[in-house]
Amino acid sequence: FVRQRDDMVGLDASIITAPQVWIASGHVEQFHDIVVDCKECKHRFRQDHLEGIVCPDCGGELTEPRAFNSMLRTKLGVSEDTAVETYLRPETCQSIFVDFKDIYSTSRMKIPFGIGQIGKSFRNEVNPRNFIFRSREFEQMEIEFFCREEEELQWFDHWMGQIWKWYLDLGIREAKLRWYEHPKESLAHYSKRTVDVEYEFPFGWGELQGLANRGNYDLTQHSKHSGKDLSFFDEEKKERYIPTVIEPSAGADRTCLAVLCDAYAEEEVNGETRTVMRFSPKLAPVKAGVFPLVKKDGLAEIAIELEKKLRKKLPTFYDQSGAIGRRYRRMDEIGTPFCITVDYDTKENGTVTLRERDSMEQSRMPIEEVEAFLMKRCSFERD
RNA sequence: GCGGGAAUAGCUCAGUUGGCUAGAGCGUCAGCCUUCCAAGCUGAGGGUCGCGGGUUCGAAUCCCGUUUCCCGCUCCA
Repeated sequence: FVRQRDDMVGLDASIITAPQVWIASGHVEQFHDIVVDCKECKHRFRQDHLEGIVCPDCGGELTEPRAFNSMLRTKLGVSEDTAVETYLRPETCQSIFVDFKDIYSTSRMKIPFGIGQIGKSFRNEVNPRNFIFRSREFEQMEIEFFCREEEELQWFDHWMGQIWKWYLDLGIREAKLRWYEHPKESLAHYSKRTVDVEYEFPFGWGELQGLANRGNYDLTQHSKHSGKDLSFFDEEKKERYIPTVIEPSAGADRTCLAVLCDAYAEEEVNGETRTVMRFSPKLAPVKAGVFPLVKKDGLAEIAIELEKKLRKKLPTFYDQSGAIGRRYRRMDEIGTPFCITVDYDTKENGTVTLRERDSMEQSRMPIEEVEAFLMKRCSFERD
């Protein structure tokens, strides 16, 4: 598995000066359409997908065909008259396909393998709305996973499993997630299957990510239009072919929004509203608050020393302002999973109070075990 | 892009025929107090009233323009 960086591509990755790349990849078809709308039911259709002259859904009257370009166009050049027309990329995947051959040979990859890419994409959205759910500039995370055609079903299932686990690992509640299967008739002609992961946002269900079996369409098209052979020689099978592509494609901003929405909670505690962000400890921006029970009697000094030690390993926060309960609640609001309080027992027997955000329960722990405890609870484990 | 609404302190808002130095609650900061879940006391900071123009002795308030945001229709990372 290879992680590609934008700057490995031989051009500014987010500015595509060669529309051929997009034509070749089929994205011009996807992003630059001639469309007609139904005047009755408002449904929109690609002109080349229409059989008759009335709306296939309701039989209503259709509007005149209109060009619909969701790619952002600009000009690149020293002076206006010599500037060349350019497009901002509407997907991050193109640089992967363009560099496919270089990457698999220099990284000594064997099929199956994937190439990942994270970066900005830009679309001419008519209506960016719902906070960061739909914006004209967004952060996309894509993997093109190259495999043998006869194993495509197996790998598709594999990625469905990985994707589901990924969101659960981020702490998102499973009940708020669901799969959406794209019906066969609405798929692009080269796609064999597409599923989406959706999250139930406060404004309704919305797509977090797609998973598509794109067949060998992208590489085939790139090959055809560039004249460069992008086939792969499979040593095991002693056979040359263009691999099949399984494409997980996710929105980083949307994932971030889902994590925020999913974590937010208000609850009644002793007649007061407690606002708490229930982030997974792995994602919480602050891992622990460290407090002295009171400022005096040398407790503050011990707490400051502990926090100084912890902050070398983890993001922590020291606070001595206000009553202890108030400090706990402030940490709840920013989603800090643990609070460590230095009290009079600390001077007696070297233990501190550990307070957990979600249960609000307290327990005692030797002061020297705090660091290891936090490191274990707040780290990502890799498979 | 079309239709509707809104914009005043970090947040939520008040400011009702144009009229004192534009206010409140919460939050923030400082000090006091405080032995485990937003206690209390004293004080402080914080606003070009979205932006530009106009009317007027005087505009957060009236008029014109403009921008942004929100709610519906379309979008699918």
